[in-house]
Amino acid sequence: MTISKTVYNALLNEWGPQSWWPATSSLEMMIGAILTQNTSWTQVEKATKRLKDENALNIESLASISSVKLESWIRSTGYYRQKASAIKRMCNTLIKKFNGSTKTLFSLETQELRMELLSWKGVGPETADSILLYAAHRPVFVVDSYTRRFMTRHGWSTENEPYEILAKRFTKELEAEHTVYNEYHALIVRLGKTYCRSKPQCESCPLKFLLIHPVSV
DNA sequence: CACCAGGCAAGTA
DNA sequence: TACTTGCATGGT
Repeated sequence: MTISKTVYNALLNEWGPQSWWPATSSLEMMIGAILTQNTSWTQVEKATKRLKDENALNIESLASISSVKLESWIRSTGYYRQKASAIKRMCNTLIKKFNGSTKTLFSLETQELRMELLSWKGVGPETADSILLYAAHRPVFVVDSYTRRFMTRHGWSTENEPYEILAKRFTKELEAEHTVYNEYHALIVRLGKTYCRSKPQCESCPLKFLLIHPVSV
Protein backbone atom coordinates (compact mmCIF):
# COMPACT_ATOMS: atom_id res chain seq x y z
CA MET A 1 0.00 0.00 0.00
CA THR A 2 1.53 3.27 -1.09
CA ILE A 3 1.31 6.35 1.08
CA SER A 4 -0.76 8.31 -1.42
CA LYS A 5 -3.25 5.43 -1.57
CA THR A 6 -3.38 5.22 2.22
CA VAL A 7 -4.13 8.93 2.47
CA TYR A 8 -6.79 8.60 -0.20
CA ASN A 9 -8.48 5.75 1.66
CA ALA A 10 -8.38 7.67 4.91
CA LEU A 11 -9.95 10.78 3.42
CA LEU A 12 -12.59 8.86 1.49
CA ASN A 13 -13.46 6.89 4.60
CA GLU A 14 -13.77 10.11 6.58
CA TRP A 15 -15.89 12.12 4.19
CA GLY A 16 -17.13 9.84 1.41
CA PRO A 17 -17.51 10.91 -2.24
CA GLN A 18 -17.52 14.70 -2.78
CA SER A 19 -19.59 14.70 -5.97
CA TRP A 20 -17.36 17.03 -7.94
CA TRP A 21 -17.55 19.01 -10.17
CA PRO A 22 -20.69 20.83 -8.95
CA ALA A 23 -22.06 21.73 -12.40
CA THR A 24 -24.90 20.45 -14.58
CA SER A 25 -23.17 20.74 -17.96
CA SER A 26 -19.70 20.68 -19.49
CA LEU A 27 -20.00 24.35 -20.35
CA GLU A 28 -20.99 25.27 -16.81
CA MET A 29 -18.02 23.28 -15.52
CA MET A 30 -15.63 25.08 -17.89
CA ILE A 31 -17.02 28.49 -16.98
CA GLY A 32 -16.71 27.60 -13.30
CA ALA A 33 -13.10 26.54 -13.80
CA ILE A 34 -12.26 30.00 -15.11
CA LEU A 35 -14.34 31.85 -12.55
CA THR A 36 -12.81 30.03 -9.58
CA GLN A 37 -9.25 31.11 -10.38
CA ASN A 38 -7.80 32.53 -7.16
CA THR A 39 -11.32 33.05 -5.84
CA SER A 40 -13.52 31.39 -3.24
CA TRP A 41 -16.19 29.00 -4.53
CA THR A 42 -19.08 30.89 -2.92
CA GLN A 43 -18.38 33.81 -5.28
CA VAL A 44 -18.42 31.42 -8.23
CA GLU A 45 -21.81 30.12 -7.15
CA LYS A 46 -23.14 33.66 -7.02
CA ALA A 47 -21.87 34.47 -10.52
CA THR A 48 -23.11 31.17 -11.95
CA LYS A 49 -26.58 31.72 -10.54
CA ARG A 50 -26.62 35.17 -12.13
CA LEU A 51 -25.67 33.71 -15.51
CA LYS A 52 -28.50 31.20 -15.20
CA ASP A 53 -30.99 33.85 -14.10
CA GLU A 54 -30.01 35.91 -17.13
CA ASN A 55 -30.51 32.81 -19.28
CA ALA A 56 -26.97 33.31 -20.55
CA LEU A 57 -25.26 30.08 -19.58
CA ASN A 58 -24.93 28.82 -23.14
CA ILE A 59 -22.27 29.15 -25.81
CA GLU A 60 -24.23 31.35 -28.24
CA SER A 61 -25.27 33.88 -25.60
CA LEU A 62 -21.86 34.18 -23.99
CA ALA A 63 -20.18 34.58 -27.37
CA SER A 64 -22.46 37.42 -28.41
CA ILE A 65 -23.39 39.46 -25.33
CA SER A 66 -21.54 42.66 -24.53
CA SER A 67 -18.41 42.43 -22.43
CA VAL A 68 -19.76 45.09 -20.09
CA LYS A 69 -22.83 43.00 -19.31
CA LEU A 70 -20.88 39.81 -18.75
CA GLU A 71 -18.36 41.65 -16.58
CA SER A 72 -21.13 43.00 -14.38
CA TRP A 73 -22.61 39.53 -13.90
CA ILE A 74 -19.34 37.93 -12.81
CA ARG A 75 -17.93 40.93 -10.95
CA SER A 76 -17.99 39.21 -7.55
CA THR A 77 -15.41 36.62 -8.63
CA GLY A 78 -12.66 39.22 -9.03
CA TYR A 79 -10.41 39.72 -12.09
CA TYR A 80 -13.74 40.09 -13.82
CA ARG A 81 -12.44 41.82 -16.95
CA GLN A 82 -9.90 39.08 -17.67
CA LYS A 83 -12.36 36.33 -16.84
CA ALA A 84 -15.11 37.82 -19.00
CA SER A 85 -12.83 38.03 -22.02
CA ALA A 86 -11.52 34.51 -21.37
CA ILE A 87 -15.09 33.19 -21.30
CA LYS A 88 -16.08 35.04 -24.46
CA ARG A 89 -12.97 33.86 -26.30
CA MET A 90 -13.62 30.30 -25.19
CA CYS A 91 -17.18 30.35 -26.52
CA ASN A 92 -16.12 31.94 -29.79
CA THR A 93 -13.45 29.28 -30.21
CA LEU A 94 -16.00 26.55 -29.54
CA ILE A 95 -18.20 27.99 -32.27
CA LYS A 96 -15.44 28.54 -34.81
CA LYS A 97 -13.33 25.43 -34.31
CA PHE A 98 -15.62 22.90 -32.67
CA ASN A 99 -19.03 23.26 -34.20
CA GLY A 100 -20.33 25.09 -31.13
CA SER A 101 -20.14 21.86 -29.15
CA THR A 102 -18.06 20.77 -26.17
CA LYS A 103 -18.54 17.19 -27.41
CA THR A 104 -16.61 18.00 -30.57
CA LEU A 105 -13.87 19.57 -28.45
CA PHE A 106 -13.75 16.51 -26.22
CA SER A 107 -13.36 14.17 -29.20
CA LEU A 108 -9.68 15.16 -29.20
CA GLU A 109 -7.13 12.82 -27.66
CA THR A 110 -6.10 13.77 -24.13
CA GLN A 111 -2.73 15.33 -24.98
CA GLU A 112 -4.13 17.15 -28.01
CA LEU A 113 -7.00 18.40 -25.90
CA ARG A 114 -4.62 19.59 -23.18
CA MET A 115 -2.56 21.51 -25.74
CA GLU A 116 -5.71 23.06 -27.19
CA LEU A 117 -6.96 24.19 -23.79
CA LEU A 118 -3.56 25.59 -22.79
CA SER A 119 -3.49 27.63 -26.00
CA TRP A 120 -6.54 29.58 -24.79
CA LYS A 121 -5.62 32.81 -23.04
CA GLY A 122 -6.84 32.62 -19.46
CA VAL A 123 -6.48 28.84 -19.25
CA GLY A 124 -3.36 27.59 -17.45
CA PRO A 125 -2.30 24.14 -16.19
CA GLU A 126 -4.78 23.86 -13.33
CA THR A 127 -7.76 25.11 -15.30
CA ALA A 128 -6.88 22.88 -18.26
CA ASP A 129 -6.45 19.80 -16.10
CA SER A 130 -9.64 20.54 -14.18
CA ILE A 131 -11.51 20.60 -17.48
CA LEU A 132 -9.75 17.42 -18.63
CA LEU A 133 -10.66 15.62 -15.41
CA TYR A 134 -14.09 16.96 -14.49
CA ALA A 135 -15.62 17.72 -17.89
CA ALA A 136 -13.79 15.41 -20.31
CA HIS A 137 -13.32 12.61 -17.73
CA ARG A 138 -9.66 12.02 -18.52
CA PRO A 139 -7.28 10.43 -15.97
CA VAL A 140 -5.20 13.48 -15.06
CA PHE A 141 -4.35 14.74 -11.58
CA VAL A 142 -5.14 18.37 -10.77
CA VAL A 143 -2.51 20.22 -8.74
CA ASP A 144 -3.81 23.37 -7.08
CA SER A 145 -2.62 25.56 -4.22
CA TYR A 146 -4.15 23.20 -1.65
CA THR A 147 -2.36 20.23 -3.19
CA ARG A 148 0.95 22.07 -3.21
CA ARG A 149 0.59 23.12 0.41
CA PHE A 150 -0.43 19.62 1.48
CA MET A 151 2.53 18.03 -0.30
CA THR A 152 5.01 20.57 1.05
CA ARG A 153 3.79 20.26 4.62
CA HIS A 154 4.04 16.49 4.57
CA GLY A 155 7.42 16.29 2.86
CA TRP A 156 6.03 15.03 -0.43
CA SER A 157 7.61 17.88 -2.30
CA THR A 158 10.04 20.71 -1.85
CA GLU A 159 8.98 24.23 -2.76
CA ASN A 160 8.76 25.38 -6.37
CA GLU A 161 8.69 21.95 -7.95
CA PRO A 162 7.14 22.03 -11.42
CA TYR A 163 3.43 21.32 -11.80
CA GLU A 164 3.88 18.17 -13.89
CA ILE A 165 6.30 16.63 -11.39
CA LEU A 166 3.82 17.02 -8.54
CA ALA A 167 0.99 15.56 -10.61
CA LYS A 168 3.14 12.56 -11.55
CA ARG A 169 3.86 11.85 -7.89
CA PHE A 170 0.19 10.96 -7.51
CA THR A 171 -0.50 9.32 -10.85
CA LYS A 172 2.52 7.01 -10.51
CA GLU A 173 1.16 5.45 -7.33
CA LEU A 174 -2.54 5.32 -8.18
CA GLU A 175 -4.39 3.35 -10.80
CA ALA A 176 -5.17 5.45 -13.85
CA GLU A 177 -8.86 5.79 -13.06
CA HIS A 178 -10.37 9.21 -13.57
CA THR A 179 -12.91 8.58 -10.80
CA VAL A 180 -10.07 8.15 -8.27
CA TYR A 181 -8.32 11.34 -9.40
CA ASN A 182 -11.67 13.09 -9.29
CA GLU A 183 -12.34 12.18 -5.65
CA TYR A 184 -8.76 12.58 -4.50
CA HIS A 185 -8.47 16.15 -5.69
CA ALA A 186 -11.84 17.10 -4.20
CA LEU A 187 -10.87 15.47 -0.89
CA ILE A 188 -7.56 17.34 -0.76
CA VAL A 189 -9.39 20.62 -1.31
CA ARG A 190 -11.79 19.77 1.51
CA LEU A 191 -8.87 18.81 3.74
CA GLY A 192 -7.12 22.07 2.92
CA LYS A 193 -10.20 24.18 3.52
CA THR A 194 -10.96 22.49 6.83
CA TYR A 195 -7.66 21.73 8.53
CA CYS A 196 -4.73 22.83 6.41
CA ARG A 197 -5.01 26.58 5.83
CA SER A 198 -2.30 29.06 6.79
CA LYS A 199 -2.99 28.11 10.39
CA PRO A 200 -2.97 24.29 10.45
CA GLN A 201 -5.20 22.33 12.84
CA CYS A 202 -3.37 19.03 12.92
CA GLU A 203 -4.88 17.88 16.24
CA SER A 204 -8.30 17.34 14.72
CA CYS A 205 -7.15 16.44 11.19
CA PRO A 206 -8.42 13.04 9.97
CA LEU A 207 -4.87 12.19 8.88
CA LYS A 208 -3.40 12.62 12.35
CA PHE A 209 -3.50 8.90 13.11
CA LEU A 210 -1.25 8.28 10.12
CA LEU A 211 2.39 8.76 10.92
CA ILE A 212 2.68 11.67 8.55
CA HIS A 213 4.42 14.46 10.32
CA PRO A 214 3.92 17.98 9.02
CA VAL A 215 7.27 19.53 8.20
CA SER A 216 6.68 23.25 8.75
CA VAL A 217 4.62 25.66 6.70
C1' DC B 1 -6.37 46.87 9.23
C1' DA B 2 -4.13 42.69 6.85
C1' DC B 3 -4.68 38.45 4.72
C1' DC B 4 -6.72 34.92 1.91
C1' DA B 5 -9.55 32.63 -1.84
C1' DG B 6 -10.22 25.64 -5.95
C1' DG B 7 -4.43 31.17 -11.18
C1' DC B 8 -2.77 33.21 -15.29
C1' DA B 9 -0.16 36.20 -18.46
C1' DA B 10 3.14 39.52 -19.51
C1' DG B 11 7.19 41.93 -18.48
C1' DT B 12 12.06 42.03 -17.04
C1' DA B 13 16.91 40.50 -16.68
C1' DT C 1 15.00 30.09 -17.65
C1' DA C 2 13.66 32.31 -13.28
C1' DC C 3 11.58 36.00 -10.83
C1' DT C 4 8.29 39.87 -10.46
C1' DT C 5 4.03 42.33 -11.17
C1' DG C 6 -0.89 43.30 -12.45
C1' DC C 7 -5.30 41.66 -12.29
C1' DA C 8 -9.89 42.79 -8.38
C1' DT C 9 -13.85 41.48 -5.54
C1' DG C 10 -15.57 39.85 -1.13
C1' DG C 11 -15.18 37.38 3.34
C1' DT C 12 -12.85 36.93 7.93
